[in-house]
Amino acid sequence: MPVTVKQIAELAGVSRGTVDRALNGRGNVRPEVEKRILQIAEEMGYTPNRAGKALAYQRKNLSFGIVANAHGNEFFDDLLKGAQTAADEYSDFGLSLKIAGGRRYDVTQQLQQLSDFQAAGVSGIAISPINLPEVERKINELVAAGIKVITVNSDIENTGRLCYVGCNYYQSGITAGGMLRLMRPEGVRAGIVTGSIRMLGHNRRMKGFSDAVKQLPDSAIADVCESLDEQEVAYEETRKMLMAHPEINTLYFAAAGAVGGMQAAVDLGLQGLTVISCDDTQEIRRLVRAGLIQATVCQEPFRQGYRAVQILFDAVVNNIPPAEEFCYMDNIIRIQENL
Amino acid sequence: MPVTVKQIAELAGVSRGTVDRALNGRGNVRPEVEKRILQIAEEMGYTPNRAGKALAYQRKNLSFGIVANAHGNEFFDDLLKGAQTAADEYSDFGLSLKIAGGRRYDVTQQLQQLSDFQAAGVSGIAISPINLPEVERKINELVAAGIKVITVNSDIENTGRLCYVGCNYYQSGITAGGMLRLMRPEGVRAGIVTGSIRMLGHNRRMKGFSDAVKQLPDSAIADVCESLDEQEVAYEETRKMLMAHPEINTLYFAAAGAVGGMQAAVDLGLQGLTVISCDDTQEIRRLVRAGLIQATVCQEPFRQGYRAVQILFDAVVNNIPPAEEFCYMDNIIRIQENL
DNA sequence: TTGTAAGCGTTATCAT
DNA sequence: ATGATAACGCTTACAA
Repeated sequence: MPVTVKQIAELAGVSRGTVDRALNGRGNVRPEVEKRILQIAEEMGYTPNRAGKALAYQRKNLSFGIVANAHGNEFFDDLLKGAQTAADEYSDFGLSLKIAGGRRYDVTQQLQQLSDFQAAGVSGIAISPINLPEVERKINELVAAGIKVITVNSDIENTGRLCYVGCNYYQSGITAGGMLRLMRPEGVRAGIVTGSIRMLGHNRRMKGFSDAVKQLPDSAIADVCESLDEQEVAYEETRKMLMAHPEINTLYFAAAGAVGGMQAAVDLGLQGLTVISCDDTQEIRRLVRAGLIQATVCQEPFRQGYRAVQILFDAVVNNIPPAEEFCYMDNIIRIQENL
Repeated sequence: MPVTVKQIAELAGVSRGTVDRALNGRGNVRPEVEKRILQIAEEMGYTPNRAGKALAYQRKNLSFGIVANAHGNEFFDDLLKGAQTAADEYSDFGLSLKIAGGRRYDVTQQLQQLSDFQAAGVSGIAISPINLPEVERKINELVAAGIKVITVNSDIENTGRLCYVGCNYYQSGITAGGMLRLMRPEGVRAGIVTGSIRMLGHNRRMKGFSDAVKQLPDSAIADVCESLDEQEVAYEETRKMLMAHPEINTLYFAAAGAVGGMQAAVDLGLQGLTVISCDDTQEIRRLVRAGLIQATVCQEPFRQGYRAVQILFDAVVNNIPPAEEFCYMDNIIRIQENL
């Protein structure tokens, strides 16, 4: 049978209130008493009962905020669904999840959302941060105010964020390269379509991909272009790249843009291209089913949101910090047959 | 704010006890009162509070049993780890998990274990059943006695088991074939090493694989042999098969046996074989790293155990039956780069 | 500094 | 058939 506060209290010859104060460092306990209580708890292997805690927490107003600036984006919708699912599993603690969506890459908006969350009294925040000093500072301000912050999907340095939950971008690129190792043994001439060279994640993917391709016999990166996550731009840039490099036999989409890019390839009448993309949005699925994309490397957006809330909860409610600073999702290879 | 029994009681003008009886069909409630209570609960969208329930459940002696006859088997160890993890997450309900391991394919043992669980008063059982009529009957007996039963990893027909949680074997085979579509465009001559033709799962995998290979241009299944899940047998049978069919350019391991089988291929000095296996045990990982296996299709054993316990819990405690009769795990493709 | 008691939501027992 | 009450483990406001 698990140990309870009551039992510890009896053994220590004090009241449950005192035990509670000692165990949770609320102060107002004589040091020697505190020491004794902690020791007993330790010896008996005390772990708080989740249900008791939950019931007591209902009178607080526990809430987390999540900042994912990309409304309507299928990827972030999945991530938010995961976060909401986890939050629902803690509903007996009275936990509510506040969601901040809105335009992407809008720093003013993001800073405002963070301030709003703080004003609303959230205890934890998960954010997909814009990688700028202002955001860095704001996050540190929140952390200093006692709010637990973690990053999801994108990371940001020099902050007191507890951990990063998201894609292992480098390995994602490596994995894409690995598929080419298996599919293009005669050698790879790769064209890369990235999102933006200003995006850390995209760059890490490219680095992983390049490193992997360099290992392959008779292989090289032919060229790189940017889609800026827009299909029209992807179309034009991919078209230019393919025309300038007729030796390209492989395309790697390190971000959004596969729809536009593949349209360019089709319009140019190119056959036999090997194409690897990232993620599995509806549009990507369609291209995989159509046989235009051979494989796509996915990053479990649902689980990212789910884990983010779980980790916040453990940190805030159970005072258990994340096991690792980088909580990476699996890089899932999907082909037509297991889409 | 969520609705509570207390609120419903006030609205219905009865006591909490009566509401409890009505909501949980415990009888001894005047039909008209019961109807009124149920209606109010429905209207207000009542869902029981998990924490309250947990606290109350602590006085019962809730337990589940899991029958996975394969002690020391890495795959089943992962599955059990998943089951235990889920059970721990319900520890505030006082849930304990009883594990029955032991020898594989021993019907007498399995029947005994089921009886023992019943005698011990478990409310739910997850079992990886031996596919025989005796087991079928025993399961139906347990179900008739009010015990919720689900199957994990292997299924059995004609029983009242709530659902099956495990690998989608057919799709696993299809996915393996899909990898060949990408890796062997010039045509496949496949040798299949299955476990036993008496194992349903292995057969489904083979069927999926064959169906996929038949779709490929200039491709065929050259031969099939059985490893009986033993490396020595796998060595001999694979060796015979490879010698009898020099045209084989591809091996598919639909079950255990890759270590022995690949040793045979190495000893025969065969080069350039494309090899696909299932699962990711240590030994498989080693072979993938060594470049002898190009890809392995995995079935998330941890999650199988985890989901199994979750589903049992929902059925037993929340009276929520599984959403689907077949709860399939993902078929995860692993190659050297994302192992 | 420490103890007491009430409260969170559900369930079970006992009395009516 | 129904109501009252206590119990589960934890937190906290208040009293001592």
